[in-house]
Amino acid sequence: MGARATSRDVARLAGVAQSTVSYVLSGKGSISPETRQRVLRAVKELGYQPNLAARAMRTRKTGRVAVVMGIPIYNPVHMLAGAGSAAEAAGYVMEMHSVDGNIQDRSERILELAGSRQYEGILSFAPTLPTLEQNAPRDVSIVTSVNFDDDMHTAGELADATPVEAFIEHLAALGHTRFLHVAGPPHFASAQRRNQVYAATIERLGLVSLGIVGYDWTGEAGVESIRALPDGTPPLAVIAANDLVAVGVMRGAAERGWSVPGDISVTGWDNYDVSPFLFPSLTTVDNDRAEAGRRAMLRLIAALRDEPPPDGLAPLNQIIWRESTAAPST
Amino acid sequence: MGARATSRDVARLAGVAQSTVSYVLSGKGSISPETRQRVLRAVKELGYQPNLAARAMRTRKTGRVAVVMGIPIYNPVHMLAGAGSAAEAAGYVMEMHSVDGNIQDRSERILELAGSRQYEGILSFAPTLPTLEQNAPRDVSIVTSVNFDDDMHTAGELADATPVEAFIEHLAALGHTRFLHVAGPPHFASAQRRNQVYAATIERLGLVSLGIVGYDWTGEAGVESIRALPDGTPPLAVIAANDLVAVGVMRGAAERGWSVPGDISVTGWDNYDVSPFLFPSLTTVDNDRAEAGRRAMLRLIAALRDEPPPDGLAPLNQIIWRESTAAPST
DNA sequence: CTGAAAGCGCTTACAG
DNA sequence: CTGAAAGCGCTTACAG
Repeated sequence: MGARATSRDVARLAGVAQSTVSYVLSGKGSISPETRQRVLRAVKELGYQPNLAARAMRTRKTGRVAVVMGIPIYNPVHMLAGAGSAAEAAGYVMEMHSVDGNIQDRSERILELAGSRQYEGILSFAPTLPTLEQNAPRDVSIVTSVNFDDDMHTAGELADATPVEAFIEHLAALGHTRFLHVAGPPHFASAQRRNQVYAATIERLGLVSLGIVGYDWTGEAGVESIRALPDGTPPLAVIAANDLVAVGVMRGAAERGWSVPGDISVTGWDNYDVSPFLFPSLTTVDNDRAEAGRRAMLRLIAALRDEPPPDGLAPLNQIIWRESTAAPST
Repeated sequence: MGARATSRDVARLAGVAQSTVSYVLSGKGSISPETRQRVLRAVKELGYQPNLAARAMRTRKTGRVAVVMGIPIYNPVHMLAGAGSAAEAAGYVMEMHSVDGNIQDRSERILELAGSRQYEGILSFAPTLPTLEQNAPRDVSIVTSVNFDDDMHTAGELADATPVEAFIEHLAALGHTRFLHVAGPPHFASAQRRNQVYAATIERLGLVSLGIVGYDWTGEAGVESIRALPDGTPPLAVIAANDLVAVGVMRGAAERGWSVPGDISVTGWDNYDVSPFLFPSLTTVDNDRAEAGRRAMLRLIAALRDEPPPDGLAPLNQIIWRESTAAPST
């Protein structure tokens, strides 16, 4: 493939002015059907594709948005794919940036990206400083979507954490009275909300909470939280922050000779691909990550267009009951 | 923040020609130290950042590379981050595209991306058609890196699959004589190589293989491969394609009342974040995904610069022995 | 309905 | 050592 065809080449071949080509392609202006046909034929014949850099320069719109990822909690590829296809559908190209470090670092990096003017908007899938948006250039939109759950926030207050309530209600109906919550890091809004819902539901149903512990999205947090329990604690139901934590809880139980679900019921979150195959398989919350990514991107796109954010969306979370939850054995 | 400063604004403030600003910034031409100082001061004062679209148009270099992901096997974020930072270090911006569908679809999409001329190079982390590179525009480099393991291929023949050999040797030394390989899909070069190394090592050591089965990277493949075994099969050692398959194998064993590692030893691949917390914890292969991503990107960058690909790199795979492997109990 | 022309913000020969 | 000028490939008033 030699030199690439330009709109000028197309115009020459079609026997029209170069501006006519532009009008045909943009659908603006008023071009006669015959001229339009000739131009389109020439476009096809030359395999013409417009030079986006030139267009960007002229229109002062880059047509690009950036997505910023922090340390990943769980496989975000589906989320990225969802965000990417939403961006594409809206006529944007999506670029991904991975940013290590803490909130401060990440926020600075986002500001840098905003300053580069390569992007019309930036979507962050990791927590950012609350002051971020004020410091950004006014013509760059920044939307922070801490994680999947936070998208839910836009769909309705606390919709996100309702599975925690459902978990507890169901387990209580099975006969559980004693609960433990191994929570996620508090600077994740989703973790905080689950935490709140946990406490509120325990209180509302008059159940016993053995505590809220962990505050980390790791397997260690799960193991340690069980190791720290006094002998003879079971029966017990553990609401774990996610499936990784839940696996740690199950291991902690096994180490102490406590059976799951006989002695301890365990719930996770995220429906890891291994979770259906664990023994016992893990009760968890499945979330439609692709849709969550799509919605986050739609939120950014709405901001770019000065439209109100999409609202009234159906929840993306669905509880999947599996073998790790059952009535207490005694 | 109002209108953005251009090089012309900088020139005006510094009292020089606009071209001088360009020379100072590019380091080309010969500019006196005083003039350079004045320009740099003006740059800083105005917060000037060059318009990349304009530069791209003028230089006919976009400074962009694309990464294409297929259906993810396991969390590729670290790999993407590694690739991204390598790209950045080489002066490129990396863009990510997720592509669903089969090899055919993916290859077409890559060709489309190449045709868009938005990218100087494209790196695919999923299998592509062998004919792909011939059909691509000659000025766009395309590098396919099926997955982490394939990067190893560039680092030395079969370096990738050597852990399979090490697994088998170690297990044989522990007293295992009967093996089963639950393999990955054959169109993944990495799966194919492990398969070959498995067969060759079994043969070389005079061991017994109960078969090569599965050919899928799923938990079901693991469960089914154990369900299909005749009663009384153990003791046995299973080399699973990855940790997800291995978890399926462990579940299959549990369903049949076979203990791990007493009756069946199991090895995985990828060191999932849950793997250290399984009960028993899973012996597996840890790979430095960030480095693998970096190397894949370096391969693309070398291709862009018409340099030979980097060579002689240390292996990225490391076996982690855990509880799922032991001497057969009888 | 169509064309000639300006200009987006750069880089880079070229002339001085 | 520095500046005036052309041109990358588009879009969009503007004139006809």
